[in-house]
Amino acid sequence: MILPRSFYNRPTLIVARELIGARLVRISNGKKLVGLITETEAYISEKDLACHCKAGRTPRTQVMYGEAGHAYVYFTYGNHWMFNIVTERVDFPAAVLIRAIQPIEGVELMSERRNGRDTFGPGKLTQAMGITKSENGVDLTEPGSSLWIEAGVKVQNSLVTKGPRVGLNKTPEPWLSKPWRFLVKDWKII
DNA sequence: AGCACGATGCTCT
DNA sequence: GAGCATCGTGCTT
Repeated sequence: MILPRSFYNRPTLIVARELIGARLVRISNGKKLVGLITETEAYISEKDLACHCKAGRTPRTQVMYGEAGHAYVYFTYGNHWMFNIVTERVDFPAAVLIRAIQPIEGVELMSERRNGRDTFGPGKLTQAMGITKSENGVDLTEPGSSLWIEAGVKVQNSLVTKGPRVGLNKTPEPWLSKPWRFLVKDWKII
């Protein structure tokens, strides 16, 4: 089942938690690539100084102000594409960053794209799945597209770790320490 | 197995 | 012009 817009149009922390174990599906070069989501982070509103939307509406952040269930893809560090999913109502900017997947289908192609290296990392999974700027803004709830998310494995709370978000460096408190990162303790279990 | 750093280019001030 | 929601390499322990 493709996750409907109503799934994403909810509080971002709920969405980030419930995306753990969901199936990220990508059609790339005519092949189907599937990975179970094992790590996410929530970025919530202009008040969150770790969120890009702290700068308000800009050409880059505009997608986050739009309808839930669309992709927010951006480029960073000169090398890497980051894949996020817009959450909450229109005009409330927020998104969930997908930080890691466990490949379960199309493993060979993903491994080849990664030169045999792993897919645990936000820049790594986009490279493995061929997600770039052209996916920015696409509707992930639209049937027949090349990128969507399906209901997957239910992961119980005891297997999910919460902690501070990664790589924020100079972000001031309290945002630096907000436990808005979710990850599976041992992905081999799912 | 852990830390330090350079690569690399887009976004916003 | 500075900073950046990272990654891989190469060096140290």
